[in-house]
Amino acid sequence: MAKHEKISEAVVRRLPIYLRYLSYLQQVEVTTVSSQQMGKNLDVNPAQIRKDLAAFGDFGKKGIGYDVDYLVEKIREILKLTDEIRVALVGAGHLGHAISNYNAYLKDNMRIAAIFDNNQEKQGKKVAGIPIQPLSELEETIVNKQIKLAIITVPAPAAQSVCDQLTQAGIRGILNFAPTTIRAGKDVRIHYADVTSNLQSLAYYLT
Amino acid sequence: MAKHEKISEAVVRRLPIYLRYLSYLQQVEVTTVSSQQMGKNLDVNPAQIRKDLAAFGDFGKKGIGYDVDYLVEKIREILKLTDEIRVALVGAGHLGHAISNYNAYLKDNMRIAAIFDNNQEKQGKKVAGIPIQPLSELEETIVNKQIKLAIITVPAPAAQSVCDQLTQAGIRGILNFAPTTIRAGKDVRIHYADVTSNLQSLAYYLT
DNA sequence: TAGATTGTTAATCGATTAACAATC
DNA sequence: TAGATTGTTAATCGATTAACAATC
Repeated sequence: MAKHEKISEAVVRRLPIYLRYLSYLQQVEVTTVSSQQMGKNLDVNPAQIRKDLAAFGDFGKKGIGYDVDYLVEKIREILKLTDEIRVALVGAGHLGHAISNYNAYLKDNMRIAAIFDNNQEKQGKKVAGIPIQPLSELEETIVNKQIKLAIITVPAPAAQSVCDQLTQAGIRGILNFAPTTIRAGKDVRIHYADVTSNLQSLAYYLT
Repeated sequence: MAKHEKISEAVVRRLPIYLRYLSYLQQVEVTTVSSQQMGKNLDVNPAQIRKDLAAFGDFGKKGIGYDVDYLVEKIREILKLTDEIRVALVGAGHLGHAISNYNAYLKDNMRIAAIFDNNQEKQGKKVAGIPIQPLSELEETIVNKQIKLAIITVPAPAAQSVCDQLTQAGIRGILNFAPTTIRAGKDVRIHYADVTSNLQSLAYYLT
């Protein structure tokens, strides 16, 4: 923030990795860390870490390293995790259930605030305490609850339509588990997390 | 294969995306496709697609484009999807269950061939027809069943230990859903798919 | 033939790494 | 002070894109 360079997607993908390690250091009550130590533990070049962080401000002390608490605070600011971010989940199948129950991102100010599914039998039922709503209520709910991000766990053929409805409702970041490419305007960020593509590219490296 | 350039990870990550689109074209009985058409649908630069494919051989016809069936076959060869690839899943929690039941990669010659979990109550029970085994049987099973890839869906604190056991058993590709960095030798490929990091980096782009 | 599209080279762009002065 | 480590510049490396001859 202190500086105004263009931040590449690669940097933004590393920041949560740094944050995770730093949170771990807080747990084990380590108060200071060097880029070298971080790099060794995360398999990232130390110069890379210093450069990534320096793009947002001078967070370290020469000769000393980084204060863990301070750096955690700063990275959380950069990633906008200071206020709670509410997330919508679309698709209450096996995967949707698993993600809803998965408590890992209840930490760090992220919370699934609404779940949608068009299967009539599911509607009204609760997952992890959150009622499943029909997609007809998607836009209103997203606006009212100030939901900012969405996770798509519907089958591939439905993914594009869901994406359209989400962006229509103002969502600007989507994590897509459906095994299909979806398209949206340039102001919408889409990350892919589908298992098939991931496994297939791993297969390439076999022998 | 026809050529012997170093293939970057970026290319290998795009090949499954191409394959998925080409499979779709097969379904709708389109027999020929140009790099332009592919690029438009997948949000990839057409020159990029041509360069990616040309690194493995001359698959296209000037003035015509690519034969869909032929290109599918070639990409499957490149990704080593011609023979069945067996996958182990470690961690039979919600997420493990969801992935096991998810049939998407039963297609394309991928199959979950074994499931491991150290929870005694789960052992012997079946998920999607596959019995849950204790981790003590991991190495033997992986060797016997010629399992080549693994998916980690255990809690973060257990992930590194599981990774060590997997690599010890000969696994060379791991898809890690646990929200932690894991380390292995350079001959082991690790892809990350954890929800938390993905959502956190999306948060950066919010206004 | 004329139009289309590949494969490939060259140009551009961006990301990573090495090196080191500044300084705690 | 001496040792350590940052922030930053310059060098390197790699990936993307534009352009076009070859050719179907």
